[in-house]
Amino acid sequence: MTRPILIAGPTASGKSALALALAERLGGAVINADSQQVYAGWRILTARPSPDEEARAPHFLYGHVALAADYSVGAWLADLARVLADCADRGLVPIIAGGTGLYFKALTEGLAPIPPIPPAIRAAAEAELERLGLAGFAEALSARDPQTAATLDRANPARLLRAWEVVEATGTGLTAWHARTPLPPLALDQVDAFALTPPRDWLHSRCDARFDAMLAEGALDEVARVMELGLDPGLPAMKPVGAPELMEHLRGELTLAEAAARAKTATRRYAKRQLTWARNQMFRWHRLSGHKLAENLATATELTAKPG
RNA sequence: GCCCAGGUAGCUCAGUUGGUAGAGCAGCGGACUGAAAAUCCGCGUGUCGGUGGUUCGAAUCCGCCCCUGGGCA
Repeated sequence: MTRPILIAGPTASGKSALALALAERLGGAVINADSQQVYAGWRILTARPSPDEEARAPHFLYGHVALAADYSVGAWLADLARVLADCADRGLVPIIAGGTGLYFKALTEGLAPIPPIPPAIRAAAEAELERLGLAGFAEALSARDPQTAATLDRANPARLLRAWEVVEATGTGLTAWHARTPLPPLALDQVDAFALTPPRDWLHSRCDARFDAMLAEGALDEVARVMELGLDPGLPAMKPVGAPELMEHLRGELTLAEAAARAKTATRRYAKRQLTWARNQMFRWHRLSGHKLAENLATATELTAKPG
């Protein structure tokens, strides 16, 4: 029985195509590890597998979350546990593919069992940050949870907010929680893990071409439909690369050409962060540094066939 | 052909009276355990169009040449 396969890499690097090819070859299921492709409502802009592609092998965790839902790594890990059990029952090789490094980290290194934080506490954290300012808020956190505060980037509001809300809601600091991290669902030695790291120039031109293709396929209509829902623009589901830019265009604040140019820039930066993650966080993964599907497929097939 | 205005970082441009150049954007490096397609930190990457000359010293002054835009013919 082939072990589970993980496929990570920057956006537009060909993860989905490789995952699907492996699924067809090995009798596997493609499981999404991408924080935006989970949302119902995004298909074109998040480059989800098409219905035709989804028909070629079982696909899981794509578009199964409402746009307004409160989703996160923890929820994804819980969803994944169910899917993995299902795959085991059906004899499908799990092929987990996506661009969200944090999801893979939680999967292979474990996630602290911190309970969900009540929305009211998160709101209180934001109000405190607003009231005290960044430096003052960092000081307040230091007084409350010095152990965690000592490790945090004090310029990063998202990190400070998270630390504050965790200690406020649970009475235990984030660092203390991390020390209680359980064993991971799938440790690296239980899987075959591949990180696609294609040449930067190739990736950039592919990102550009793909965004133009998205526009041609109706990305603008997709964004317009989401806008009509009138959801809070701060929701995680409102953040896929290109969405804010195209929304600005639809509100008449940018020309389409400007919006497209900015979206392409944002895509390149996202890809850069993903490559940085792969380089420094996934150093024990197999690297697939070429960009040709056939070669990557051959390499991956060969490596998955080896025991251990 | 002549007259102007320009040629400085990948792009758009600054650069005082000569002292081997700096902004924005782009780009690059990095952090990251529940918003992660998020959030945050760091870094100028340069034959100053070319070539002679003046000078202790030239992006800066002078000559010639090349290129771009505009005008006159």
